[in-house]
Amino acid sequence: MDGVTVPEDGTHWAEATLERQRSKGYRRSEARRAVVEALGRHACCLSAQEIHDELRAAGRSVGIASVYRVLEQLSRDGFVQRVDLGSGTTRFEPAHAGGEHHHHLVCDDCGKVEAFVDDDLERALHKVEGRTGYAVAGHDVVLRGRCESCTT
Amino acid sequence: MDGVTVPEDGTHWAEATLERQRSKGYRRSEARRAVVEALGRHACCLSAQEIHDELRAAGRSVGIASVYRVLEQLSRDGFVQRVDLGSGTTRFEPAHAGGEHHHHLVCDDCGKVEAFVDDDLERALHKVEGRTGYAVAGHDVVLRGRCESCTT
DNA sequence: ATACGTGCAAAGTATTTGCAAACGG
DNA sequence: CCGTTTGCAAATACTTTGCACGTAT
Repeated sequence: MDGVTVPEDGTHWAEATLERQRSKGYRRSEARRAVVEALGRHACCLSAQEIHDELRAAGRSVGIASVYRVLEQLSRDGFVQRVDLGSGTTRFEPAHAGGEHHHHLVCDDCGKVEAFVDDDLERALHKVEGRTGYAVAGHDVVLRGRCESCTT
Repeated sequence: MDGVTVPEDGTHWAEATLERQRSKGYRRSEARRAVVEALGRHACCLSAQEIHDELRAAGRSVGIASVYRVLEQLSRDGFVQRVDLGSGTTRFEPAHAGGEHHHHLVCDDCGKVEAFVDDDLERALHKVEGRTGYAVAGHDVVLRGRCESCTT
């Protein structure tokens, strides 16, 4: 499957996001910076708990409530994308405004999550969106199955 | 958008499902029958709570725990499809084995859910699934936006 | 100073599980 | 009768909220 999301992009996204949040009137805060940077550091979607754990491990502990609060703001303002893989836990990932738009592939067995990109799929989605009558704001695609290691 | 799922189909699906469950060694039980019939009666996905409420209103009350248990069995055996629309509540709908495979369109504003069918989209998905290396068991597509009434 | 942001603990949801009683075969 | 299924209540998991305190502006 295609590789997705370079760490460099992540750093850039994090800086840009913090900057834009600031100009939206939010204050400069340590918790927000920590959460945004954690998101930027990862290739794929993270849960609130994972972010919380990662920060704690790095000695930049942030209360889980604040993690949720920051994620809520980021998602409301379109900086992060909520991703629901059907596990009962919501995950979050940077919304790379530019283009770079991916979907997810989940192993039902080991829970591994991968990202993939496919232009034909995007085209097909776009076409459907046109004939719905809705003002479609976004879409999510999840492929579920068994990964190579788990098939063996 | 295309119409989807006829009630008639639902009745048929309910009967067939109960029958197949029986031959799988499950007993004939009032709770299972009630849940399966409720699912069959609806065009689109229902939450456990909605099923529970509907049954209670119809005087065929079934404990919420049993509703979840039945749904779990049905989903494990492939008779129903779990649908996650990102609201934090899992929904369930009959899996029409034959073909009739649809996806969902959700209004972010009023919460309305519609189903749609699109062959090009299915084709594109199929192609992607082929090149993943996974044994893909299924896929979910959710389009989010604002419906016609909410746009006005 | 003042309003915004934070952590903690308590409150909410959605879903699962333990268990004794009810029931189907 | 015996093992399955049920309903209830308690337990869990995830997320949100109320509140007193800290901090950026």
